[in-house]
Amino acid sequence: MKNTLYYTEHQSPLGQLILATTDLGICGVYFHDQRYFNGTTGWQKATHPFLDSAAKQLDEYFAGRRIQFELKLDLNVSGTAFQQAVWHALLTIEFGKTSSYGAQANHINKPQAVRAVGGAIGRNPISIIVPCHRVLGSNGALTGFAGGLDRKKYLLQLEGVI
Amino acid sequence: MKNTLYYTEHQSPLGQLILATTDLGICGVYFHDQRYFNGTTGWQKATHPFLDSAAKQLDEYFAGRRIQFELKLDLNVSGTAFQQAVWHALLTIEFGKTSSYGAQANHINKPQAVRAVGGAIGRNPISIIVPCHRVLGSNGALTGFAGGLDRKKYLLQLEGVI
DNA sequence: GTAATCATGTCCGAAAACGGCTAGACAAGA
DNA sequence: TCTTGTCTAGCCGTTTTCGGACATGATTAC
Repeated sequence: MKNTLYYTEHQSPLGQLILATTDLGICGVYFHDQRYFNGTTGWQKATHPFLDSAAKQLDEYFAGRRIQFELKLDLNVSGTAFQQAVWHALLTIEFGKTSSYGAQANHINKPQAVRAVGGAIGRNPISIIVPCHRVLGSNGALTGFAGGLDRKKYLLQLEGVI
Repeated sequence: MKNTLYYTEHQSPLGQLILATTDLGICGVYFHDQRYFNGTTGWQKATHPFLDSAAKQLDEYFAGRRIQFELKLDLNVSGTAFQQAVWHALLTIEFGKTSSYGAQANHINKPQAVRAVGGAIGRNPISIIVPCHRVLGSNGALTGFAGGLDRKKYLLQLEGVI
């Protein structure tokens, strides 16, 4: 019924990343020590074309040679319908731009569910590629990041926002 | 990870039964209208050697020509460790004999968990074959049955107990 | 300004309710 | 006495319910 999950580890300037994929597309990019990450139990450590592409594009991104990812994603592996809607909405924020939790709430037609949106963004399974780091408080404050605020700041600096 | 579940429907003197199996053994015998039965969603309607055997032996049982089932069972498909222990203990009650909830509680070394045992017995997934109908109150009263007390009485009469 | 209030989906822990029970105390009848 | 029946309090795993805590922000009230 469910597709097998393949994963690999990959080094980055922000520490070790865990990349995960199904046969449909990338389904996970986690900082090894981040919040809400439950480890790889039940997953299969293996090579996979999608994992190779992701690793390569992440390297380019960190080297400043890529401002957009061209990867198949599989966002339906985990999460409720609401969370998946939030995650999809994140994909519309471009490199170098930022958004706010309220704006993202409007984007999914639930302008009042601002806090819920915050919670969902925190559980984004595909860090960096699904750019949850581009969401700031309505006053521009760095409010939170499952991988730690330092990493969030680093990513925004890399994108020239801050 | 999880084995597929195959099922079929089968007529009996007590109404339609749903028989279910994995490749390890029979994992379900339900009265179509019984309590705690959640339907067959996610299961696969198919023929299977185990299902054939079960159907045949149930026919013989209802015809009075069988007092013991010879089937592979898979009791690990659902239920907590506690419940599975209770279900296993039921298998030691022979045709024509009865037991009490207290006796069954002793059997699993939890003499005080009498009520909990009652709850677990009520959720026995394999009616008739795992003989939960042979358990009576300590005073001999027919206390309850997920398929209805009438069916419990019928089965005990069939076994010559009452 | 600044503080209090309220709206929202999900997760997690604690607490309470709910059973296919039973031994024991007591009363009522034979 | 002995039997029978009705109550009570305690037992324990599971399920359900409930209350906060969150990566917020617009609106009110001083």
